[in-house]
Amino acid sequence: MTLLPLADFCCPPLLAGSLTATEAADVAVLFRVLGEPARLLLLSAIAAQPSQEVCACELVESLGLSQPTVSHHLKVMYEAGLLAKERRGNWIYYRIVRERLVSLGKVLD
Amino acid sequence: MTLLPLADFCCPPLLAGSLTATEAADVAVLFRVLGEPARLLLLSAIAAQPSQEVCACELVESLGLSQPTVSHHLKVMYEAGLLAKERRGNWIYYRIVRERLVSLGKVLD
DNA sequence: CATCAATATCGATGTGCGTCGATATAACTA
DNA sequence: TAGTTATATCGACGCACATCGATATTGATG
Repeated sequence: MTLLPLADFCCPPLLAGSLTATEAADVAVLFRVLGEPARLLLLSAIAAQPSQEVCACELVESLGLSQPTVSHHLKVMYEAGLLAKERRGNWIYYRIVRERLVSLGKVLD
Repeated sequence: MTLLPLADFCCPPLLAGSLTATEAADVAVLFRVLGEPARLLLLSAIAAQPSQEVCACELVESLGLSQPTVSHHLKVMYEAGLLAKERRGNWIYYRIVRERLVSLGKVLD
């Protein structure tokens, strides 16, 4: 469970034409995480909340996916550094790590 | 071989929290295309050229991949609207469709 | 037309992973 | 401790796809 450290994630823009094989592998991991409709919908559902965080149980209900599948996707995004989670009682609340998304977006500029 | 029309590709930012299932599917296709180290390196190699375009044969030599594999990746990116190609004699030159990359990047802002 | 070089397609193989039901773990409550 | 709910993990299945060698196609040139 090695997280990509946020501070270290900083690759040159793709259009700069100086990507190394290692950087390409790191960036590709993140793009592949986003290359799944279910995960994009989960991110959007979290962002749609005024509190900017959502209990996992609500996410299970909103999408048409089973609880294990939602849990799996949340874990993938958490380990990719795209989500943060916090336990409060029985519930676990997820929120988006915006800086992570934004820094990935800069690769495309 | 249905290209996503460039003019129609315009999804709300992920953080706006209003993504539909259809939009999620469309965006996910593009992210998945970018979720491959070989393809990112191909894009970077093209961007690295002063002329901003590269003959496919050069790309075969630069990466450690077979000619069919490189041809496959170029086709995937072409059909995703990320690359444009032009035949000149025996050679086919590929260039990056920058607007496509940039508009995808805006989804992450 | 025949030949050569560049590119694309085909068929096969192996792997990654999305999905689920079943089950385990964790936390609260009585 | 027992019971209930929320979440995570496990094992299995099926499909998508990256990769390659072999082959077809395309265009230029004698």
